[in-house]
Amino acid sequence: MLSSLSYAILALLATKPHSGYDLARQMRPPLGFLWQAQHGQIYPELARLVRSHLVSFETVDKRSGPPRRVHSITLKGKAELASWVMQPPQTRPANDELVVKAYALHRISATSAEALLRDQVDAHQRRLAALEQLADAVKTRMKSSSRVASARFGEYAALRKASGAEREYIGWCRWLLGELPSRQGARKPAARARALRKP
Amino acid sequence: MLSSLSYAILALLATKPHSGYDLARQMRPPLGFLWQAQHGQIYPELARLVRSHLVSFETVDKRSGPPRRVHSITLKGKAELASWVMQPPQTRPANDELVVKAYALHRISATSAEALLRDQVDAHQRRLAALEQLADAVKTRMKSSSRVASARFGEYAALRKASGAEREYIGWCRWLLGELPSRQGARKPAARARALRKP
DNA sequence: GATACCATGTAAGTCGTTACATGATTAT
DNA sequence: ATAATCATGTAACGACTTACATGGTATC
Repeated sequence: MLSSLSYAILALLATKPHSGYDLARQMRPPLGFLWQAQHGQIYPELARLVRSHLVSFETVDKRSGPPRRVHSITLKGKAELASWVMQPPQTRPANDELVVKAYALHRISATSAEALLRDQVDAHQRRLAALEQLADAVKTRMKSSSRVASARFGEYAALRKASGAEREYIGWCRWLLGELPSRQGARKPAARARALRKP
Repeated sequence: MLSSLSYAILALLATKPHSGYDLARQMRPPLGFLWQAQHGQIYPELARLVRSHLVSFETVDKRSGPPRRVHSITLKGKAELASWVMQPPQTRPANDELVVKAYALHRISATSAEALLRDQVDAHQRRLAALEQLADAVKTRMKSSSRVASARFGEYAALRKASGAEREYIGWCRWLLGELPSRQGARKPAARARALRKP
């Protein structure tokens, strides 16, 4: 049995050959939108795929640095990928630390809570902006040639999922900020807090 | 240094004492909305927390089955929890198998793809319904006594996050279904697919 | 000269799942 | 009787992270 990471690798190799380093770059957190992994996990997994004959590789000399190993998916690999895609996915727990922090948010001051949440909004807005930029680029390339539309479309779908999740995350943080006991000068007083102020 | 699970346990124990089994039940996938974990991970982690004096326990004889170990958070545990809540959270990769499947969706038939996505919509709608039911129950209890509002509110916030994520997920699946090459009798043919058919 | 990136790998350790193990109780 | 739930734990394994290790190239 293969790991989920293996299939993510196969999915990427199915579009075009990649070196291990290329894969690691595309999967680098926090901007890997298809799958996130470190090179320390990717190289051994690639080696396993080669041993299983799902992936082959060619050593290409770049005469600058070490020779690159360009990996391609095999026919067997494509078949394995397609058969996996049809199976129902394993869903893994979200287990988001911020949710636990929100659960216990009343244990810290409103000032600290606000700082925590504002930082999160900022960070995720940056990620969202990056994802939307990528999505726009893919959308453009998708339109220019309808022949590869289906191949590019998967990339676009993955990006759309990632962007949607970020928007949802930011929305939730903002809602929480609104629910916080409001302080002097707060821009967005909560409806609940406002109701309490006029007795 | 403590694991994220430790803090999830501390957050739950901070509301009221729980047995290991109680914790495992609340964290049971796929309905654990705060944090998901199995008892095989929870029991050893609880023991670690006891050894660190962040949690204490009492053995309660139920004269039916084995004695229950009811765990409570200590003062030290509360302090540790509060100081952790203030720190910025570690964000972990989503790494959703279905996103990889979507990426390679053109490798299977539209019929298979539709079945895959419809199953996902169904499963996540069931989870969403369960979460919304829980959220309603918590909201009611929250209103009845404003004194414990802050403690109950964390639970509500966590549920809201989980529901939002499910709604987003379902929305994305439905969008994908709409983008699929439409078959005879399809209710919602994709705009893009239609556009491609007239050159 | 220091830092960052290209490019590959391995090792140690933690996180998390699944299965093993036990034994009483309740429901069908 | 058979299965499910209560209730606790441990063991083996796999997933994943972080650090170690190497060495060339480019940029400041």
